[in-house]
Amino acid sequence: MTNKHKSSYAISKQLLQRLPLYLNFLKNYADKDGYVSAPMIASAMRLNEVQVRKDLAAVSSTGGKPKTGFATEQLIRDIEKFLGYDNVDEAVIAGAGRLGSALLAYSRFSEYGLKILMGFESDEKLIGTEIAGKQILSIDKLPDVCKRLNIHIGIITVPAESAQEVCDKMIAGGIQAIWNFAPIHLNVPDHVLVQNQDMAASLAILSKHLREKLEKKEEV
Amino acid sequence: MTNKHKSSYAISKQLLQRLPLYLNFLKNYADKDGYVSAPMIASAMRLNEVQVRKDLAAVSSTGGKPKTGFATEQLIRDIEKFLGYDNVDEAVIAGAGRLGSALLAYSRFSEYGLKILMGFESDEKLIGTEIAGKQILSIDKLPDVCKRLNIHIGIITVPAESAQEVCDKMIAGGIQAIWNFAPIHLNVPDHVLVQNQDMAASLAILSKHLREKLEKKEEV
DNA sequence: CGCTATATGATAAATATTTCACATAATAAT
DNA sequence: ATTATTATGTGAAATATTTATCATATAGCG
Repeated sequence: MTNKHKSSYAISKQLLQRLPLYLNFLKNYADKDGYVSAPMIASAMRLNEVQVRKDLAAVSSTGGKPKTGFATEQLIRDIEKFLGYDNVDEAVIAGAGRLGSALLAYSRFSEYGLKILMGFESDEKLIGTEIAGKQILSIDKLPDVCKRLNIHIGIITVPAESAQEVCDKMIAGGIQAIWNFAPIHLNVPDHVLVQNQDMAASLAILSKHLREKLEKKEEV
Repeated sequence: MTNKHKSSYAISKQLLQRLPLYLNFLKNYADKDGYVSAPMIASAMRLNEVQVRKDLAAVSSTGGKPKTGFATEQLIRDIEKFLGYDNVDEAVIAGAGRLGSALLAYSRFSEYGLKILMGFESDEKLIGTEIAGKQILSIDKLPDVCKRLNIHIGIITVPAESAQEVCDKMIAGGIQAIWNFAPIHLNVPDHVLVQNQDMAASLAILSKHLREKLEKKEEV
């Protein structure tokens, strides 16, 4: 057995980012005779074969069989378990604009063990309404509600101007991890985790990569 | 001068991901007397001081002044230039559901040198309508339109089931880079760049980090 | 039943990225 | 002016991550 002390190993961030991709691939892997091999996955996903093998070794509970590979279904379960998709985590959203609504309505979160319970807004017209069956409450209630329900994940989809203010409210409510869509740097105490998700920046990175690739082509 | 051969240096992906964060920070940096220093940024953003210094050195056209730092406005311009926010790139979206609409309406893309021209849909009810002033056309027209307008960035916000099909249409239309929100692995030829953006997975990663942190706290 | 092809798992090498440590430059205060 | 302080920039060390190599195992086939 390879992974006795799994939890004490440091899991690299990159691995963590690859695992969902494996999961997507495996779930849509059609010609499954029940097994997949690392070289197989590697070539389909254009990754290094050894890397895939190591990644799988890090999460697989059973290991693979030489010449055969890994049992697909088991592997999917192992990755899901590893990523904690079996624990349900509860989250709230601040900001019920277009992006906030999209996230509130995004049903796939549940597959990942995540449940967005409700939204918070400052816009009077939205308070009291429902989006995708989820209540929209006044932003002022955020700290109390989070505290009472013991929610520790917050999603910020408000405009940059009010993001810090909302962030402070979340922290007051005991939120421990924030997924921040506002294009602004948030100041938080040490114990709070922030993951930034600036959409515009992500797209910009893509276009930057593209431009580089085109330039390289010209050079040759 | 430090960066004579800037363009021939390999820019690390991590740097590319940090630059937009610097930009956000700098743009909202209030008590600007006109200058910022690397140690300053580092402590505010909780990064290593040397890393910030190296990052800035890689993009700054003028360099910094000892004891003073970098001219804030110039630095902002340098980062924007470096990221290509001055070149306008055009893109299209396939899928005008909630997420697609949110992106179509997201005005900040323009600040990043990105322009989303229109959306494509298969849903008859949406075809012919406008979202945020942008036309929604039939998905069947995608290849032609892209080819004719010479657009090379495509954004996929359709359900996983139809993502590959849409992807193929984009490739047929000469799209070179794809920003994929569908939770599925896309098969593309070598020359096409795919950046995956599985929202659910991103949030899952956040919650995984959080759980690890909580576990570590328990161990101690 | 042995041979071949292919996959795993592990150790080692190569890369990439981050951090440290120090030499140098410029500001501000005595 | 001289000195203390603080920032830059850079080469070297330390880490982290990816890739290469190889020994071992097993399924399938003659």
